[in-house]
Amino acid sequence: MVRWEPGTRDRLQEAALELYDSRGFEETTAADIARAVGLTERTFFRHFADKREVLFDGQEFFQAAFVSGVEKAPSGAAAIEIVTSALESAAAFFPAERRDYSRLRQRIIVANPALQERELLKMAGLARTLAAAIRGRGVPDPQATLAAETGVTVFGVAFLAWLEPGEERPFFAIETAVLDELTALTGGPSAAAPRA
Amino acid sequence: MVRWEPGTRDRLQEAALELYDSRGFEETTAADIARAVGLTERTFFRHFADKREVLFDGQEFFQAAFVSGVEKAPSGAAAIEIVTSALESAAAFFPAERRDYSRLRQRIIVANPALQERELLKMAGLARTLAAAIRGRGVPDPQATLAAETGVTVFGVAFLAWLEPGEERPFFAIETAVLDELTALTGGPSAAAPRA
DNA sequence: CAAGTGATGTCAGTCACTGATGTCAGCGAC
DNA sequence: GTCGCTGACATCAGTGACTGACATCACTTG
Repeated sequence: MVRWEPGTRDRLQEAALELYDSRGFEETTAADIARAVGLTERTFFRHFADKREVLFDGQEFFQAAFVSGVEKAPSGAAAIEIVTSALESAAAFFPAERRDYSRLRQRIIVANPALQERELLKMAGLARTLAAAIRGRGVPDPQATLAAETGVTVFGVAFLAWLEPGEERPFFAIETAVLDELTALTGGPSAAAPRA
Repeated sequence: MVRWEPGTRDRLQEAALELYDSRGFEETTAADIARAVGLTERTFFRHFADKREVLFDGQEFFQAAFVSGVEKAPSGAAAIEIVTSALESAAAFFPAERRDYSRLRQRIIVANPALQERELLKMAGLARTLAAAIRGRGVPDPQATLAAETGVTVFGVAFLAWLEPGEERPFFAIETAVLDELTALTGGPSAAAPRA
């Protein structure tokens, strides 16, 4: 018999999600969450930097997926192709099985501005990381930054569409469609139906 | 002789800016700011919802500038032209005289993640407002949202460039150049040198 | 001049978060 | 085996952001 149940962090996370959803984020205290899994408030804060962070765990892997996509792009690829490769790589994070969880998480975040702030900060961090990776592929600024920001925008729009009820396309298909809309907007050629 | 000095809000704002810059945001308490202008902490919170908000006052006017730009675009204008018009309108908010103030404010924000979060939330709000205005001009989603997000991205990149030491171009000139880089990125025609 | 009104002060309270210190089961060194 | 260390946790005290309730008081308005 071990002294502590394993997976403390996961249990805290699960309890937090449940409470944030049922009771509301602001109406849930850190002590509530800790108590729900038989721990103290202090222990909660040993596992998570703050009350919001519990919803944003594992972002490193998420960012890493984008970066690995950048690295997988063929050498000599244009910035937009590098971004597409990153988006494809990131899409692996969102298989159909994950939609219900993503919807729950999204519902919680949308219901609270403080959580939206944190989400936006994470996305901004992703954009910075992505821009650095793109620069690493030889694309200079400001193109690298613009490509990264555009990629994150496309991801965000695609993500919301993916959560939409009735939406059945896989994540990358949505991303591609959104990217296509975007290039059309700025007068570029369609990726789906390239010029003859 | 009046009971209260006028411009309380402005004096609080000025004192906050000064303290955030010299001492640091986290090292400055709300009570410090209030005391600096001879008021109490409670009064500070009657004027500003929280410690961060003091740096983000007057955003309504800023957003309104974007929206008025959208409305000023000629009827039948393409989404990208509407965005350009919005960017032009917003540029009026950043005359050369304002650069030093903007640099100070930017320095404070960059030094603290919590402030960056708030800034990002404001920009996200701007994007939502802008998207709504663009939809009002007959552009459907997802194009309207993408156009708005793109506009905000261009604004952000241009803003940072504008603050750069040695940069002498007026704001709108920078915005145009950035937008041009972006359209080039997605394979579109150059705005500066349109196709023949 | 009585009855507001609005900007402020005062006070008490909650909660997020932090630092210091104590506890104790398991684990390897010897 | 037990000694000493370590890691995950508890306990406690403290700071500071914010909030609600209520009092004050110069000035305004009928």
